[in-house]
Amino acid sequence: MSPRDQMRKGSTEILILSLLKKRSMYGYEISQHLARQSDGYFEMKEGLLYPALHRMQQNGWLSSDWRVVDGRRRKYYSLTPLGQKVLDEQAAEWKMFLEKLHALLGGNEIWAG
Amino acid sequence: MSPRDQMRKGSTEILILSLLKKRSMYGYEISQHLARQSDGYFEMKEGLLYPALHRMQQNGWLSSDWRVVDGRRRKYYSLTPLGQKVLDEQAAEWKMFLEKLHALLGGNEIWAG
DNA sequence: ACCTATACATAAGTTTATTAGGTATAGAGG
DNA sequence: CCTCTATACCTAATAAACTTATGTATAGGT
Repeated sequence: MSPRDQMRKGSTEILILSLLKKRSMYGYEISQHLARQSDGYFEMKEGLLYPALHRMQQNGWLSSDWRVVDGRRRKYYSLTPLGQKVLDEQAAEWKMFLEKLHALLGGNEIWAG
Repeated sequence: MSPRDQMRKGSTEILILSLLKKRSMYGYEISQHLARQSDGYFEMKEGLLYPALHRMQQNGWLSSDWRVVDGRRRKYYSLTPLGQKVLDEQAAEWKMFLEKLHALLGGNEIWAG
């Protein structure tokens, strides 16, 4: 329904990586978790989430294993050591980005308050 | 050369709008200003900048006028009242986004320091 | 028997960004 | 005069990410 704001594009990977740092999760769980924890703000559609998970696994950032829990078949994803490293890098990049953005736009009263 | 980080992708419009809030600028000036003020961090390529300016003018966020300064022909862009409004909205959305992101990921020591 | 929630997945289309060009002029240095 | 660099605009082809719209399957409730 409501299209993602432009800025939310680009946050997909770090959101997934960050959640998986805490514990292994499966796709549906990730999307529910994101939506609930952010009061519906982060709604990651399946058409974005699943391809992203596949891509990240392809990159070697994630590993996956099928489990059956409560009679339900789920594909759990976990961070690989490389995924850990990528998370740290992406977090550093986010920090840099926010600093640079703030330095540039900080003069605008927009960012006050 | 160096590809933009994923996260920098959604910042195009607010960067342009914020610069133009202070004063009218022309395309080349915007790109130089961004690069210099951020120590080369924000390098907005012409292939992104000019179509963005055209799109934003099409949307009614910007107006433009040609001027000749120092014997050089330049197309100056200015914020329209609608552009002002859009800037305020986008700034509010950015604030919300950063709050939500921080709330979700803040538990990770990644964001500390 | 039907409906909803859970759970995975992909294909088609849109938007945005990158790459790689093209045109034109001013000014500096040979 | 010629060439090179910086200035200054622009667009077309490609790539990447996101949205929308489906499709499949099963568990559990009514």
